[in-house]
Amino acid sequence: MSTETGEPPATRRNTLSREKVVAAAVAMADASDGKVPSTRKLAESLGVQAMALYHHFRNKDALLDGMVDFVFAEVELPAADADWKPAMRRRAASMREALVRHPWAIAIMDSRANPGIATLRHHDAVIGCLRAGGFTIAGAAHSFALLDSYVYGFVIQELALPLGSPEEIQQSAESVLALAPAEEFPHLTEMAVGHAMKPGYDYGDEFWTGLDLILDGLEQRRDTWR
Amino acid sequence: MSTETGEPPATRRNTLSREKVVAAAVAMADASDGKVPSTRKLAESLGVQAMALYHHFRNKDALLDGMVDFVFAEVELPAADADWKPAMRRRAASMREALVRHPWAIAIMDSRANPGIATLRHHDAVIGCLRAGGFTIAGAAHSFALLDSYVYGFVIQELALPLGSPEEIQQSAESVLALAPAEEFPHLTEMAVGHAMKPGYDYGDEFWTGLDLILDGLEQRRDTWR
DNA sequence: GGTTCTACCTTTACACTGTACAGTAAAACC
DNA sequence: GGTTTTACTGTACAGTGTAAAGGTAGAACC
Repeated sequence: MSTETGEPPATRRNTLSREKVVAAAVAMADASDGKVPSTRKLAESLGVQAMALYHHFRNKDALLDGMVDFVFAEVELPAADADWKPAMRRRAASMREALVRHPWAIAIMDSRANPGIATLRHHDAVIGCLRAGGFTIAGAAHSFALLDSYVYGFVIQELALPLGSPEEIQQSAESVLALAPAEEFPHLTEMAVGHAMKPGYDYGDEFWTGLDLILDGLEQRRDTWR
Repeated sequence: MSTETGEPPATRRNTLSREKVVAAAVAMADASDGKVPSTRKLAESLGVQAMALYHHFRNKDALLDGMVDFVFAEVELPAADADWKPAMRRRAASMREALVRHPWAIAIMDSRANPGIATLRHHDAVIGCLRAGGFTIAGAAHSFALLDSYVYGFVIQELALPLGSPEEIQQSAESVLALAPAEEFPHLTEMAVGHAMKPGYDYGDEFWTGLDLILDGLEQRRDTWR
């Protein structure tokens, strides 16, 4: 009680910290393309034994909580006095970018019920921007749920797509179509051949179509939500 | 080549099959509330050694593919001649129900690039219904991407919520608010206290608000998409 | 400056995971 | 009836998260 606690001593050489561990875990997960590192691999990259991590995290789930919060910290916050519609558009785009940049994050999020500070700050800013934009509490809740659902769901689908060179994509599309005879799945075939496999098509572009539809809908309903 | 292959022999007592294994895995995952069973536990429940599974699946990922397809098989298909708007509404609701009934499915889906037959059949029916409803190919692609993103994303958020009795929910909300002082997160506090924690509030109801907004938006744009 | 304390890290161990590899018994086929 | 195939068992191994206990260097106190 004599001095401030909670601060790391910072005198000992090479001391670990929650932040350093999370940052290293994020870096490794990004590098290994979507797989969260094991405790041993992570510890090794920090020059430490595996069990050392457990002095900073109750268990691995706590580490994952920290990693999710790290991602939220990268998302651009909407200013409270900004025009709500472009602000929400930018924020959704920024959220999508962060989730695509860290493809492991979405898979981890659905089991995490302990939001971190960056997550709370992010939610607060979004709600604040909507409230300042004229939405009622209920309206802001509707909007937030809808926008976030869309972004999360879009990223899930985007990440599930076969990634790689155009040839690889072409090949994977063909292998699916081979399993799916055109007679049995006529509409799927039509869309694949006549639309999605056309040169220049990019599923990522669908993001803006859906987002703008949602934003227009929110604008239309803003003043009807009590 | 002399007889039909692909059929199980069915003469040997207690013979396994892809379908039986998948059904058992789904049942166990549902029972253990969200955790996919290990190969050993699954094998034990089938009265067999763990390695026996590998005669029916190349590896565990193939099993997961099968489980996802099992879930898709439970989703109500839209009839091709149905009115597209109520049909899409019912299909989205049915999809959500299936994903909530099998909470492990969403977490598994994002890494699965090998759709099964039920999945393809489902996609084909949805696209077919939209096309019959007057959407262009591009319009159907927009609609499909948007609706699916919404359903997936909504379910992710729904499942991440603390589940349990009202008291447990109340307690978990309070623990979050304790971490988040009202001065620092005013809008979050306002929404939690003045909206989400009010008796009778159910996050699940937000599903319909967002879904109807999207469906109305699709209707408005249907004839503008080329 | 010496003692005590304690925050941080190591060591060892255990139960559990997916799966490679080799073996075996029964069924299917000629 | 002998050969081949199919469906399964047994054993083994590298890797996982983490409990328990032990060690040690620096901080705190006198």
